[in-house]
Amino acid sequence: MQELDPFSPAEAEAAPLSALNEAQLQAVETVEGPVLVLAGAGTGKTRVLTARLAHILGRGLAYPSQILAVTFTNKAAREMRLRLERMVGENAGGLWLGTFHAIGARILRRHAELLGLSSNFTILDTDDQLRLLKQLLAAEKIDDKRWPARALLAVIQRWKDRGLTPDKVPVSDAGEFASGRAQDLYRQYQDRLRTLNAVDFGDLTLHNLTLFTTHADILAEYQRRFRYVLVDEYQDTNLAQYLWLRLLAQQSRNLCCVGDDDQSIYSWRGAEIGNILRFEQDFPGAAIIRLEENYRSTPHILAAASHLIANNRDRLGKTLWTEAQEGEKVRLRAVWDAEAEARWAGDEIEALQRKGHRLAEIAILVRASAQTREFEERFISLGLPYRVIGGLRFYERQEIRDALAYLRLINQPADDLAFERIVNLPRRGIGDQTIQTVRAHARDAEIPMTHAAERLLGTDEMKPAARRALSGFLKDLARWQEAAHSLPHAELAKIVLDESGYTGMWQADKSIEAPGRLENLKELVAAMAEFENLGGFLEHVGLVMETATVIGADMINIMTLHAAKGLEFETVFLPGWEEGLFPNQRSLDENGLAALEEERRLAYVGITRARLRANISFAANRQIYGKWQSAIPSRFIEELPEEHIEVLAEQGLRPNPGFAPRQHRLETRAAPAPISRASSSALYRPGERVFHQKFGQGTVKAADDDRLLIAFDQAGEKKVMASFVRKG
DNA sequence: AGGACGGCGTTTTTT
DNA sequence: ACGCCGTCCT
Repeated sequence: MQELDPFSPAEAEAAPLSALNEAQLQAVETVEGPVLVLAGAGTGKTRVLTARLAHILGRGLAYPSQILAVTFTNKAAREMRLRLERMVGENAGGLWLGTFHAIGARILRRHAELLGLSSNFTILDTDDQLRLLKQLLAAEKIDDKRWPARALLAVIQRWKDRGLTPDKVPVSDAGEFASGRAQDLYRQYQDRLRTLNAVDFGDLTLHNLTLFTTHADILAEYQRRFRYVLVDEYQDTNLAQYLWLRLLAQQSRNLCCVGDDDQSIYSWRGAEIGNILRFEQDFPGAAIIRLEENYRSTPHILAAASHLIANNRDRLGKTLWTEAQEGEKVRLRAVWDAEAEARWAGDEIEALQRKGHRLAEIAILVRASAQTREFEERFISLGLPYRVIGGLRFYERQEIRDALAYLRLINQPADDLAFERIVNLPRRGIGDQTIQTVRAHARDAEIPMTHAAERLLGTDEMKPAARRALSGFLKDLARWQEAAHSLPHAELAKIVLDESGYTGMWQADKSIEAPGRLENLKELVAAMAEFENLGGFLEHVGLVMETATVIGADMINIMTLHAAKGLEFETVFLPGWEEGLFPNQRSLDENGLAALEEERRLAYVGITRARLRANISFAANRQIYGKWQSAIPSRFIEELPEEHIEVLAEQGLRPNPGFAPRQHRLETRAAPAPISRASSSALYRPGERVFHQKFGQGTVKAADDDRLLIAFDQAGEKKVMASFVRKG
């Protein structure tokens, strides 16, 4: 993802230590022993992190190569390196700074052979993982309708997140999938990965753990090397990463973790908020430093966020404060439905635009990506430029993955997943029969499919036509592999795509997407030039899954709350604060109170993205999976502090009885008009039978004064005015 | 080998 | 409501 944040702290750059506040200074200077820096939203975390690194280097406490700094995202790593270089110049060179996965891969490549891999191993993505698991399920004759590969992958990933290799899976966990076959499938999966000379994301940490626990000398080497270990976003670490950090820092004890328990929103990906909550117990004698002065938001915004998050039980607790001007209250708006919600946002944004505000300083932060559509439609009709952040990433596109499969196969001939992907793409007469024969032989002989295919050519296993086709492909492949030694890799890629007929396939394609795909392929080749060699490029692709979005354009930003973490905007819209959607019902069903607290943290993240203006809204009716439902306001709305909230009235909105109970409570706090006028004059009530001239008989689903939502027996659901229907 | 059709799942997705 | 995927049919 690109820099969205125009205020992105260039101003703090070569800041001397004197420019830091007291807590920040303490976080920078407490370099010996375990330290937990609880960095609230907008409290200058990155600045502290870089200042701390600069401090360690400046005082000569360690060489760059003796420092390990780990982040979660490439973006964070990049930003930290950039700012560090601005502070200490080239001196930052040898620093081990990168994502957990990148550092894990780096260590793993140095010792690959100890784990049964060779150092050019492939890093698989989810797509590859699923294909592999599907093959295993098929081989085991497990019905993948009943036991989907996705579910198995989730089970395996959870184990990996907890640092569990197949032999360590506890008995209590074993029954998880297909009557207790998950553990065995996990073992098979790991074996297959090894044969493919491949690892998945989880392995990057898991293999490190295995390496360290089985080779004391190697662990000792890294323990000696890393005198200072620094971790960003500690609240997002999983158990395996925690164990990894603990091993690495055991010797020096100089482990500094920076994070915010109130912004832990990735438990569903294995993040353990417990890691940060337990820090003091895990690392006795740890210094806990709280960064509480906020440099981003107004007091009203901070008060709203703080009041809300105070409802969480599992938190370490901190109170954000600011010296900033009071500013505007957080605004709360009730609307009829998602369309009205988008209309409101559109109107507000146009008003801001007229006052000269930049659109890039405005964000719509939704709970679920399905919510974006309504806003997109509205902005299109208003002619407001916008961008949706997230969604399909460059390296996930079909044509890119196909092209990469060619390159992977050239780089690493044991990559059967790549082989299977492109062996008959474009079509070259190598059908399912042939592929199955090759696969079967590869399994039996425990050799890669390319080798198996090679061998089969000398037999009568295949029909002449298939043999000819396969032989042709293998000759091409061998030629490309040869060329890889002499040609620059970008040039190689171009040649491979042309000679394989892959480019031609899309040129011949008449569909509307084809030109875009060709464009993407060109972009891919161009991107390769920036890397030293093919291996380096593939490593990047494997580890950097982010989108390179255009910077600079003045557009409204639409994204999920998750995607908004770490960003900030002048004005933020937070739509869809309704029970079921936010907090999300599914999440609650699965994880109860823990999930509710995580949803609340998500709300906290949302509010704290705003510098000057936060606009919260909820709709009385919303379509869920194509069905209209009446909604009640989110419980989070009641958790907002009345004195910092301005409740806006929606002209003519009458909530239906569905949300009456909560309206009342809202009313006792702050709500005026739209809500309190509620019960007086509803002509029709949900459940009532009505007749419409054009649509016929129907049942009222929701009523807002004279606006009705009716499920007609014949015509389906329509929104109509009460004056057009009569009782009956 | 490509299109039509039915069934399913549809919160979030840093690497 | 809608899109994706797998299967089946031509």
